[in-house]
Amino acid sequence: MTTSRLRRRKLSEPTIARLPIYQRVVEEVIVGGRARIDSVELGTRAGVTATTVRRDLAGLGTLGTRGAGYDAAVLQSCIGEALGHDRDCDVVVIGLGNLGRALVNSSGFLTRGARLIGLYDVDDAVIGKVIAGHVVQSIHELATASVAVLCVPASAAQAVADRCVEAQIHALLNFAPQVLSVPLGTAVHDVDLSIELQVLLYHLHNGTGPLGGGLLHSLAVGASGLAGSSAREEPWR
Amino acid sequence: MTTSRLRRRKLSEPTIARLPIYQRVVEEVIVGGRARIDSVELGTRAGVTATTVRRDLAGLGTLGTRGAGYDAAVLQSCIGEALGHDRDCDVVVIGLGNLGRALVNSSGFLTRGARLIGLYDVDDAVIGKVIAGHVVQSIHELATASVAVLCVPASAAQAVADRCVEAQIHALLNFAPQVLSVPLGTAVHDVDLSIELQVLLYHLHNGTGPLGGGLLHSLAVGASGLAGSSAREEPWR
DNA sequence: GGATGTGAAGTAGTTCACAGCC
DNA sequence: GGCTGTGAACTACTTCACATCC
Repeated sequence: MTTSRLRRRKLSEPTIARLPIYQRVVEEVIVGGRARIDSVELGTRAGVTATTVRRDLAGLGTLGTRGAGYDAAVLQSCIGEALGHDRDCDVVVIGLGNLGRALVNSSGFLTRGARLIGLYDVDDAVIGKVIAGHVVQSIHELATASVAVLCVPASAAQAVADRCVEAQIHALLNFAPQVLSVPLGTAVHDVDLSIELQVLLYHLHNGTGPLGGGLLHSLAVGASGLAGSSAREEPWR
Repeated sequence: MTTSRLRRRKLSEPTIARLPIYQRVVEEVIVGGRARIDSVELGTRAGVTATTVRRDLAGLGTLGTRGAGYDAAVLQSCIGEALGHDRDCDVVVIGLGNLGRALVNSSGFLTRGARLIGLYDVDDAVIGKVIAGHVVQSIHELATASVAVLCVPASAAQAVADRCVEAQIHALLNFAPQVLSVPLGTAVHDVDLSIELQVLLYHLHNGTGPLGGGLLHSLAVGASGLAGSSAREEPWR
Protein backbone atom coordinates (compact mmCIF):
# COMPACT_ATOMS: atom_id res chain seq x y z
CA MET A 1 0.00 0.00 0.00
CA THR A 2 1.00 3.59 -0.25
CA THR A 3 2.17 3.79 3.29
CA SER A 4 5.49 5.22 2.33
CA ARG A 5 4.79 8.78 3.20
CA LEU A 6 3.28 8.14 6.54
CA ARG A 7 4.62 10.50 9.11
CA ARG A 8 2.69 9.82 12.26
CA ARG A 9 3.39 12.85 14.30
CA LYS A 10 1.88 13.15 17.68
CA LEU A 11 -1.70 14.19 17.01
CA SER A 12 -3.53 16.73 19.13
CA GLU A 13 -6.67 15.78 20.97
CA PRO A 14 -9.01 17.89 18.82
CA THR A 15 -7.43 16.43 15.70
CA ILE A 16 -8.00 12.88 16.91
CA ALA A 17 -11.63 13.67 17.60
CA ARG A 18 -12.07 15.02 14.06
CA LEU A 19 -10.54 12.04 12.26
CA PRO A 20 -13.63 9.84 12.63
CA ILE A 21 -15.72 12.60 11.09
CA TYR A 22 -13.37 12.99 8.15
CA GLN A 23 -13.49 9.27 7.66
CA ARG A 24 -17.25 9.25 7.57
CA VAL A 25 -17.30 11.97 4.94
CA VAL A 26 -14.63 10.21 2.88
CA GLU A 27 -16.67 7.04 2.93
CA GLU A 28 -19.72 8.90 1.74
CA VAL A 29 -17.63 10.29 -1.11
CA ILE A 30 -16.37 6.85 -2.06
CA VAL A 31 -19.85 5.37 -1.91
CA GLY A 32 -20.94 8.23 -4.12
CA GLY A 33 -18.51 6.99 -6.73
CA ARG A 34 -15.96 9.77 -6.56
CA ALA A 35 -12.23 9.28 -6.23
CA ARG A 36 -11.01 12.63 -4.94
CA ILE A 37 -11.99 15.35 -2.49
CA ASP A 38 -10.41 18.67 -1.59
CA SER A 39 -9.98 20.30 1.79
CA VAL A 40 -12.72 22.84 1.16
CA GLU A 41 -15.42 20.26 0.57
CA LEU A 42 -14.14 17.96 3.29
CA GLY A 43 -14.18 20.87 5.71
CA THR A 44 -17.64 21.96 4.67
CA ARG A 45 -19.06 18.49 5.10
CA ALA A 46 -17.29 17.92 8.40
CA GLY A 47 -18.21 21.28 9.83
CA VAL A 48 -14.71 22.74 10.15
CA THR A 49 -12.52 25.09 8.11
CA ALA A 50 -10.42 23.96 5.18
CA THR A 51 -7.25 25.07 6.94
CA THR A 52 -8.04 22.88 9.90
CA VAL A 53 -8.57 19.93 7.59
CA ARG A 54 -5.21 20.43 5.93
CA ARG A 55 -3.44 20.90 9.26
CA ASP A 56 -5.04 17.74 10.64
CA LEU A 57 -4.28 15.60 7.62
CA ALA A 58 -0.73 16.90 7.34
CA GLY A 59 -0.20 15.42 10.77
CA LEU A 60 -0.73 11.95 9.29
CA GLY A 61 1.75 12.41 6.49
CA THR A 62 1.87 13.90 3.02
CA LEU A 63 -1.44 12.55 1.81
CA GLY A 64 -2.60 15.10 -0.71
CA THR A 65 -1.58 16.25 -4.15
CA ARG A 66 -1.02 19.97 -4.61
CA GLY A 67 -3.49 21.30 -7.07
CA ALA A 68 -5.65 18.20 -7.03
CA GLY A 69 -6.81 17.56 -3.48
CA TYR A 70 -6.80 14.22 -1.75
CA ASP A 71 -7.32 10.71 -3.07
CA ALA A 72 -10.31 9.33 -1.20
CA ALA A 73 -8.92 5.82 -0.95
CA VAL A 74 -5.63 7.05 0.47
CA LEU A 75 -7.45 9.14 3.03
CA GLN A 76 -9.64 6.27 4.06
CA SER A 77 -6.68 4.01 4.47
CA CYS A 78 -4.45 6.46 6.33
CA ILE A 79 -7.12 7.78 8.67
CA GLY A 80 -8.17 4.22 9.40
CA GLU A 81 -4.63 3.26 10.20
CA ALA A 82 -4.15 6.28 12.46
CA LEU A 83 -7.25 5.31 14.39
CA GLY A 84 -6.09 1.73 14.70
CA HIS A 85 -8.71 0.23 12.45
CA ASP A 86 -6.26 -2.26 11.03
CA ARG A 87 -6.49 -4.33 14.15
CA ASP A 88 -9.70 -4.77 16.08
CA CYS A 89 -10.02 -4.31 19.81
CA ASP A 90 -12.19 -6.57 21.92
CA VAL A 91 -15.04 -4.58 23.42
CA VAL A 92 -17.65 -5.54 25.98
CA VAL A 93 -20.77 -3.54 26.78
CA ILE A 94 -22.04 -3.60 30.34
CA GLY A 95 -25.60 -2.54 31.03
CA LEU A 96 -28.23 -3.17 28.36
CA GLY A 97 -30.86 -0.66 29.18
CA ASN A 98 -31.93 1.68 26.42
CA LEU A 99 -28.55 3.33 26.10
CA GLY A 100 -26.60 0.08 25.90
CA ARG A 101 -29.00 -1.26 23.31
CA ALA A 102 -28.83 1.98 21.37
CA LEU A 103 -25.05 1.73 21.17
CA VAL A 104 -24.76 -1.93 20.17
CA ASN A 105 -27.48 -1.53 17.56
CA SER A 106 -26.07 1.71 16.21
CA SER A 107 -24.50 1.36 12.82
CA GLY A 108 -21.47 3.50 13.46
CA PHE A 109 -20.53 2.69 16.99
CA LEU A 110 -18.93 -0.73 17.00
CA THR A 111 -18.03 -1.16 13.40
CA ARG A 112 -14.53 0.09 12.83
CA GLY A 113 -11.60 -1.02 14.92
CA ALA A 114 -13.79 -2.59 17.54
CA ARG A 115 -15.13 -6.11 17.84
CA LEU A 116 -17.99 -6.70 20.23
CA ILE A 117 -17.25 -9.84 22.20
CA GLY A 118 -19.73 -9.76 25.02
CA LEU A 119 -22.75 -8.16 26.67
CA TYR A 120 -23.29 -8.09 30.43
CA ASP A 121 -25.97 -6.98 32.85
CA VAL A 122 -27.13 -7.57 36.39
CA ASP A 123 -30.83 -7.72 35.61
CA ASP A 124 -32.19 -11.27 35.40
CA ALA A 125 -34.89 -10.02 33.08
CA VAL A 126 -32.25 -9.12 30.52
CA ILE A 127 -29.69 -11.88 31.08
CA GLY A 128 -30.14 -14.61 28.51
CA LYS A 129 -31.72 -12.37 25.91
CA VAL A 130 -30.07 -12.04 22.53
CA ILE A 131 -29.17 -8.50 21.51
CA ALA A 132 -27.28 -7.68 18.35
CA GLY A 133 -26.37 -11.32 18.00
CA HIS A 134 -24.95 -11.74 21.49
CA VAL A 135 -26.42 -13.46 24.50
CA VAL A 136 -26.47 -11.14 27.50
CA GLN A 137 -24.51 -12.69 30.36
CA SER A 138 -24.37 -12.02 34.05
CA ILE A 139 -21.80 -9.46 35.13
CA HIS A 140 -20.30 -12.19 37.29
CA GLU A 141 -19.20 -13.98 34.14
CA LEU A 142 -17.31 -10.93 32.91
CA ALA A 143 -14.38 -11.96 30.74
CA THR A 144 -11.38 -9.85 29.94
CA ALA A 145 -11.35 -7.44 27.01
CA SER A 146 -9.54 -4.35 25.79
CA VAL A 147 -12.37 -1.94 26.42
CA ALA A 148 -15.52 -1.95 28.51
CA VAL A 149 -18.39 0.38 27.70
CA LEU A 150 -20.34 1.22 30.86
CA CYS A 151 -24.01 1.96 30.29
CA VAL A 152 -25.18 1.43 33.83
CA PRO A 153 -26.86 3.81 36.29
CA ALA A 154 -24.57 6.15 38.20
CA SER A 155 -25.28 4.30 41.42
CA ALA A 156 -23.88 1.07 39.99
CA ALA A 157 -20.99 2.53 38.02
CA GLN A 158 -18.24 2.32 40.64
CA ALA A 159 -19.00 -1.31 41.48
CA VAL A 160 -19.00 -2.22 37.80
CA ALA A 161 -15.72 -0.36 37.29
CA ASP A 162 -14.17 -2.35 40.13
CA ARG A 163 -15.43 -5.52 38.49
CA CYS A 164 -13.78 -4.47 35.20
CA VAL A 165 -10.45 -3.83 36.87
CA GLU A 166 -10.71 -7.24 38.47
CA ALA A 167 -11.28 -8.72 35.01
CA GLN A 168 -8.13 -7.04 33.72
CA ILE A 169 -9.97 -4.52 31.56
CA HIS A 170 -7.84 -1.40 31.47
CA ALA A 171 -9.89 0.98 29.36
CA LEU A 172 -13.37 2.14 30.30
CA LEU A 173 -15.80 4.24 28.31
CA ASN A 174 -18.11 5.55 31.01
CA PHE A 175 -21.56 6.87 30.14
CA ALA A 176 -22.63 7.19 33.76
CA PRO A 177 -22.56 10.68 35.27
CA GLN A 178 -20.21 9.55 37.97
CA VAL A 179 -16.47 10.03 38.29
CA LEU A 180 -14.86 6.65 38.74
CA SER A 181 -11.92 5.73 40.94
CA VAL A 182 -9.62 3.27 39.27
CA PRO A 183 -6.03 2.26 39.89
CA LEU A 184 -3.19 3.76 37.94
CA GLY A 185 -2.83 2.17 34.56
CA THR A 186 -6.55 2.06 33.83
CA ALA A 187 -7.94 4.66 31.45
CA VAL A 188 -11.36 6.17 31.90
CA HIS A 189 -13.03 8.22 29.23
CA ASP A 190 -16.19 9.88 30.48
CA VAL A 191 -19.15 10.82 28.35
CA ASP A 192 -21.92 12.80 29.98
CA LEU A 193 -24.84 13.20 27.63
CA SER A 194 -26.61 15.69 29.84
CA ILE A 195 -23.77 18.16 29.43
CA GLU A 196 -24.58 18.58 25.76
CA LEU A 197 -28.06 19.85 26.42
CA GLN A 198 -26.83 22.07 29.23
CA VAL A 199 -24.32 23.73 26.94
CA LEU A 200 -26.95 24.30 24.29
CA LEU A 201 -29.30 25.84 26.86
CA TYR A 202 -26.54 28.15 28.08
CA HIS A 203 -26.03 29.49 24.59
CA LEU A 204 -29.75 29.88 24.07
CA HIS A 205 -30.18 31.95 27.19
CA ASN A 206 -27.13 34.06 26.55
CA GLY A 207 -27.61 34.72 22.89
CA THR A 208 -24.10 33.48 22.30
CA GLY A 209 -25.43 31.28 19.61
CA PRO A 210 -27.31 32.37 16.52
CA LEU A 211 -27.58 35.96 17.61
CA GLY A 212 -23.87 36.39 17.84
CA GLY A 213 -23.76 37.06 14.17
CA GLY A 214 -23.17 33.61 12.87
CA LEU A 215 -24.34 30.11 12.83
CA LEU A 216 -23.46 28.25 15.94
CA HIS A 217 -22.15 25.05 14.60
CA SER A 218 -20.32 23.09 17.16
CA LEU A 219 -19.31 19.56 17.31
CA ALA A 220 -19.42 18.21 20.76
CA VAL A 221 -17.76 15.09 21.92
CA GLY A 222 -19.19 14.51 25.26
CA ALA A 223 -17.06 15.43 28.15
CA SER A 224 -13.89 15.16 26.26
CA GLY A 225 -13.17 18.71 25.81
CA LEU A 226 -13.17 19.33 22.13
CA ALA A 227 -15.69 22.06 22.43
CA GLY A 228 -14.46 23.94 19.43
CA SER A 229 -17.42 26.05 18.76
CA SER A 230 -16.15 29.34 17.65
CA ALA A 231 -19.01 30.85 15.77
CA ARG A 232 -16.89 32.84 13.43
CA GLU A 233 -16.54 31.20 10.12
CA GLU A 234 -19.56 29.63 8.67
CA PRO A 235 -18.54 26.28 7.38
CA TRP A 236 -21.40 25.43 5.18
CA ARG A 237 -22.23 27.24 2.04
CA MET B 1 -31.11 39.71 47.50
CA THR B 2 -27.36 39.79 47.64
CA THR B 3 -26.87 39.58 43.95
CA SER B 4 -24.00 41.98 44.16
CA ARG B 5 -21.41 39.33 43.75
CA LEU B 6 -22.64 38.19 40.38
CA ARG B 7 -20.28 39.21 37.66
CA ARG B 8 -21.31 37.23 34.63
CA ARG B 9 -18.30 37.58 32.45
CA LYS B 10 -18.30 35.90 29.11
CA LEU B 11 -17.59 32.27 29.88
CA SER B 12 -15.30 30.13 27.76
CA GLU B 13 -16.62 27.01 26.06
CA PRO B 14 -14.65 24.57 28.24
CA THR B 15 -15.82 26.40 31.34
CA ILE B 16 -19.45 26.12 30.30
CA ALA B 17 -19.04 22.40 29.74
CA ARG B 18 -17.60 21.97 33.22
CA LEU B 19 -20.34 23.86 35.06
CA PRO B 20 -22.83 20.99 34.91
CA ILE B 21 -20.20 18.71 36.42
CA TYR B 22 -19.49 21.11 39.25
CA GLN B 23 -23.16 21.36 39.87
CA ARG B 24 -23.55 17.64 40.14
CA VAL B 25 -20.73 17.45 42.67
CA VAL B 26 -22.13 20.34 44.67
CA GLU B 27 -25.49 18.62 44.83
CA GLU B 28 -23.87 15.45 46.07
CA VAL B 29 -22.17 17.50 48.78
CA ILE B 30 -25.44 19.13 49.80
CA VAL B 31 -27.25 15.81 49.86
CA GLY B 32 -24.41 14.53 52.00
CA GLY B 33 -25.30 17.16 54.55
CA ARG B 34 -22.30 19.43 54.16
CA ALA B 35 -22.46 23.18 53.69
CA ARG B 36 -19.06 24.03 52.24
CA ILE B 37 -16.54 22.70 49.74
CA ASP B 38 -13.14 23.93 48.65
CA SER B 39 -11.63 24.08 45.20
CA VAL B 40 -9.31 21.13 45.84
CA GLU B 41 -12.10 18.71 46.63
CA LEU B 42 -14.38 20.07 43.96
CA GLY B 43 -11.59 19.68 41.44
CA THR B 44 -10.75 16.17 42.53
CA ARG B 45 -14.36 15.06 42.34
CA ALA B 46 -14.91 16.76 39.00
CA GLY B 47 -11.68 15.51 37.48
CA VAL B 48 -9.93 18.84 36.98
CA THR B 49 -7.33 20.87 38.82
CA ALA B 50 -8.15 23.17 41.71
CA THR B 51 -6.84 26.15 39.78
CA THR B 52 -9.21 25.44 36.93
CA VAL B 53 -12.10 25.28 39.35
CA ARG B 54 -11.22 28.65 40.85
CA ARG B 55 -10.74 30.22 37.44
CA ASP B 56 -14.07 28.87 36.23
CA LEU B 57 -16.01 29.94 39.29
CA ALA B 58 -14.37 33.35 39.36
CA GLY B 59 -15.96 33.89 35.97
CA LEU B 60 -19.37 33.75 37.61
CA GLY B 61 -18.56 36.30 40.26
CA THR B 62 -16.95 36.40 43.66
CA LEU B 63 -18.55 33.29 45.06
CA GLY B 64 -16.00 31.99 47.54
CA THR B 65 -14.63 33.07 50.87
CA ARG B 66 -10.86 33.30 51.16
CA GLY B 67 -9.64 30.83 53.68
CA ALA B 68 -12.92 28.96 53.85
CA GLY B 69 -13.80 27.70 50.39
CA TYR B 70 -17.23 27.94 48.81
CA ASP B 71 -20.70 27.80 50.28
CA ALA B 72 -22.44 24.90 48.59
CA ALA B 73 -25.82 26.58 48.41
CA VAL B 74 -24.35 29.68 46.81
CA LEU B 75 -22.54 27.57 44.25
CA GLN B 76 -25.65 25.63 43.41
CA SER B 77 -27.64 28.78 42.97
CA CYS B 78 -25.07 30.69 40.93
CA ILE B 79 -24.10 27.81 38.66
CA GLY B 80 -27.76 27.09 38.10
CA GLU B 81 -28.42 30.68 37.19
CA ALA B 82 -25.47 30.78 34.81
CA LEU B 83 -26.80 27.71 33.04
CA GLY B 84 -30.27 29.20 32.82
CA HIS B 85 -31.93 26.84 35.24
CA ASP B 86 -34.10 29.56 36.65
CA ARG B 87 -36.32 29.41 33.64
CA ASP B 88 -37.16 26.19 31.86
CA CYS B 89 -36.88 25.72 28.15
CA ASP B 90 -39.42 23.73 26.19
CA VAL B 91 -37.79 20.66 24.71
CA VAL B 92 -39.09 18.08 22.27
CA VAL B 93 -37.45 14.76 21.51
CA ILE B 94 -37.75 13.41 17.99
CA GLY B 95 -37.09 9.74 17.37
CA LEU B 96 -37.89 7.27 20.13
CA GLY B 97 -35.69 4.37 19.31
CA ASN B 98 -33.38 3.14 22.01
CA LEU B 99 -31.37 6.35 22.17
CA GLY B 100 -34.39 8.63 22.42
CA ARG B 101 -35.89 6.45 25.11
CA ALA B 102 -32.57 6.33 26.95
CA LEU B 103 -32.44 10.12 27.04
CA VAL B 104 -36.00 10.81 28.15
CA ASN B 105 -35.78 8.14 30.83
CA SER B 106 -32.37 9.24 32.03
CA SER B 107 -32.42 10.92 35.39
CA GLY B 108 -30.03 13.71 34.59
CA PHE B 109 -30.87 14.65 31.05
CA LEU B 110 -34.10 16.59 31.11
CA THR B 111 -34.27 17.64 34.69
CA ARG B 112 -32.63 21.01 35.10
CA GLY B 113 -33.55 23.97 32.97
CA ALA B 114 -35.43 21.87 30.46
CA ARG B 115 -39.08 20.87 30.35
CA LEU B 116 -40.06 18.02 28.07
CA ILE B 117 -43.18 19.01 26.19
CA GLY B 118 -43.45 16.47 23.42
CA LEU B 119 -42.23 13.26 21.81
CA TYR B 120 -42.35 12.63 18.07
CA ASP B 121 -41.59 9.79 15.70
CA VAL B 122 -42.43 8.61 12.20
CA ASP B 123 -42.93 4.97 13.09
CA ASP B 124 -46.58 3.98 13.46
CA ALA B 125 -45.52 1.22 15.80
CA VAL B 126 -44.27 3.82 18.25
CA ILE B 127 -46.78 6.62 17.74
CA GLY B 128 -49.43 6.53 20.41
CA LYS B 129 -47.29 4.80 22.98
CA VAL B 130 -46.68 6.50 26.29
CA ILE B 131 -43.04 7.05 27.17
CA ALA B 132 -41.92 8.93 30.25
CA GLY B 133 -45.43 10.23 30.69
CA HIS B 134 -45.84 11.58 27.18
CA VAL B 135 -47.79 10.21 24.26
CA VAL B 136 -45.61 9.85 21.18
CA GLN B 137 -47.06 11.89 18.32
CA SER B 138 -46.49 11.88 14.61
CA ILE B 139 -43.72 14.14 13.38
CA HIS B 140 -46.37 15.85 11.27
CA GLU B 141 -47.93 17.19 14.45
CA LEU B 142 -44.65 18.80 15.51
CA ALA B 143 -45.32 21.85 17.65
CA THR B 144 -42.91 24.66 18.28
CA ALA B 145 -40.39 24.50 21.12
CA SER B 146 -37.09 26.04 22.19
CA VAL B 147 -35.00 22.96 21.54
CA ALA B 148 -35.40 19.77 19.55
CA VAL B 149 -33.34 16.71 20.38
CA LEU B 150 -32.82 14.60 17.25
CA CYS B 151 -32.42 10.89 17.92
CA VAL B 152 -33.21 9.70 14.41
CA PRO B 153 -31.10 7.73 11.92
CA ALA B 154 -28.61 9.72 9.87
CA SER B 155 -30.65 9.12 6.73
CA ALA B 156 -33.65 10.90 8.23
CA ALA B 157 -31.84 13.66 10.06
CA GLN B 158 -31.87 16.34 7.39
CA ALA B 159 -35.58 15.93 6.67
CA VAL B 160 -36.36 16.13 10.37
CA ALA B 161 -34.16 19.21 10.74
CA ASP B 162 -36.09 20.88 7.93
CA ARG B 163 -39.30 20.00 9.70
CA CYS B 164 -37.97 21.60 12.91
CA VAL B 165 -37.07 24.80 11.12
CA GLU B 166 -40.55 24.85 9.65
CA ALA B 167 -41.94 24.51 13.17
CA GLN B 168 -39.90 27.51 14.32
CA ILE B 169 -37.51 25.48 16.44
CA HIS B 170 -34.20 27.30 16.35
CA ALA B 171 -31.96 25.07 18.43
CA LEU B 172 -31.19 21.46 17.57
CA LEU B 173 -29.26 18.90 19.56
CA ASN B 174 -28.30 16.40 16.90
CA PHE B 175 -27.30 12.85 17.81
CA ALA B 176 -27.23 11.65 14.21
CA PRO B 177 -23.81 11.31 12.58
CA GLN B 178 -24.78 13.72 9.87
CA VAL B 179 -23.93 17.37 9.42
CA LEU B 180 -27.16 19.32 9.04
CA SER B 181 -27.87 22.25 6.78
CA VAL B 182 -29.98 24.85 8.49
CA PRO B 183 -30.67 28.51 7.79
CA LEU B 184 -28.85 31.24 9.63
CA GLY B 185 -30.36 31.83 13.00
CA THR B 186 -30.74 28.18 13.85
CA ALA B 187 -28.19 26.63 16.18
CA VAL B 188 -27.02 23.06 15.76
CA HIS B 189 -25.06 21.24 18.40
CA ASP B 190 -23.76 17.89 17.20
CA VAL B 191 -23.06 14.91 19.39
CA ASP B 192 -21.45 11.87 17.83
CA LEU B 193 -21.26 9.01 20.26
CA SER B 194 -19.09 6.87 18.03
CA ILE B 195 -16.30 9.44 18.30
CA GLU B 196 -15.83 8.69 21.96
CA LEU B 197 -14.94 5.07 21.36
CA GLN B 198 -12.72 5.97 18.43
CA VAL B 199 -10.71 8.40 20.55
CA LEU B 200 -10.31 5.83 23.28
CA LEU B 201 -9.12 3.25 20.75
CA TYR B 202 -6.61 5.70 19.32
CA HIS B 203 -5.06 6.22 22.72
CA LEU B 204 -5.04 2.51 23.42
CA HIS B 205 -3.16 1.74 20.22
CA ASN B 206 -0.72 4.58 20.63
CA GLY B 207 -0.04 4.27 24.28
CA THR B 208 -0.69 7.94 24.52
CA GLY B 209 -3.57 7.08 26.18
CA PRO B 210 -4.44 5.88 29.23
CA LEU B 211 -3.40 9.01 30.48
CA GLY B 212 -6.25 10.78 29.49
CA GLY B 213 -3.87 13.47 29.30
CA GLY B 214 -5.69 16.66 29.13
CA LEU B 215 -9.11 15.26 28.83
CA LEU B 216 -11.79 16.78 30.90
CA HIS B 217 -12.60 13.91 33.19
CA SER B 218 -9.19 12.50 33.52
CA LEU B 219 -9.44 11.62 37.11
CA ALA B 220 -8.03 8.34 36.05
CA VAL B 221 -4.56 9.07 34.98
CA GLY B 222 -2.54 6.11 34.17
CA ALA B 223 1.03 6.61 33.88
CA SER B 224 2.33 6.46 30.58
CA GLY B 225 5.19 7.42 29.49
CA LEU B 226 4.73 9.97 27.04
CA ALA B 227 8.10 8.71 25.98
CA GLY B 228 9.56 12.12 26.25
CA SER B 229 13.00 12.01 27.70
CA SER B 230 12.27 14.92 29.93
CA ALA B 231 8.89 13.81 31.13
CA ARG B 232 10.27 11.91 34.00
CA GLU B 233 8.56 13.13 37.06
CA GLU B 234 4.81 12.94 37.21
CA PRO B 235 3.62 16.28 38.51
CA TRP B 236 0.16 15.10 39.27
CA ARG B 237 -0.37 15.62 42.96
C1' DG C 1 -3.16 29.65 58.99
C1' DG C 2 -5.72 28.70 54.89
C1' DA C 3 -8.02 29.17 50.68
C1' DT C 4 -9.63 32.39 47.11
C1' DG C 5 -8.91 35.33 43.05
C1' DT C 6 -5.88 36.91 39.50
C1' DG C 7 -1.74 38.95 36.85
C1' DA C 8 1.79 36.72 34.38
C1' DA C 9 3.74 32.95 32.06
C1' DG C 10 3.24 28.98 29.58
C1' DT C 11 1.03 25.81 26.41
C1' DA C 12 -2.15 24.33 22.94
C1' DG C 13 -4.94 25.12 18.98
C1' DT C 14 -6.60 27.81 15.13
C1' DT C 15 -6.24 31.00 11.35
C1' DC C 16 -3.54 33.75 8.09
C1' DA C 17 -0.84 34.09 4.26
C1' DC C 18 1.99 32.35 1.01
C1' DA C 19 5.63 29.34 -0.87
C1' DG C 20 5.76 25.15 -3.43
C1' DC C 21 4.20 21.76 -6.47
C1' DC C 22 0.96 19.69 -9.77
C1' DG D 1 -4.87 28.05 -12.69
C1' DG D 2 -5.70 25.31 -8.35
C1' DC D 3 -4.79 23.27 -4.05
C1' DT D 4 -1.69 21.45 -0.57
C1' DG D 5 1.53 22.02 3.28
C1' DT D 6 3.48 25.02 6.67
C1' DG D 7 6.01 29.06 9.07
C1' DA D 8 4.21 32.91 11.51
C1' DA D 9 0.72 35.37 13.91
C1' DC D 10 -2.98 35.10 16.61
C1' DT D 11 -6.27 33.44 19.90
C1' DA D 12 -7.78 30.47 23.63
C1' DC D 13 -7.09 27.88 27.58
C1' DT D 14 -4.42 26.25 31.46
C1' DT D 15 -1.03 26.49 35.06
C1' DC D 16 2.06 29.02 38.11
C1' DA D 17 2.84 31.92 41.76
C1' DC D 18 1.50 35.04 44.93
C1' DA D 19 -1.06 39.05 46.75
C1' DT D 20 -5.30 39.32 49.21
C1' DC D 21 -8.62 38.66 52.40
C1' DC D 22 -11.26 35.86 56.05
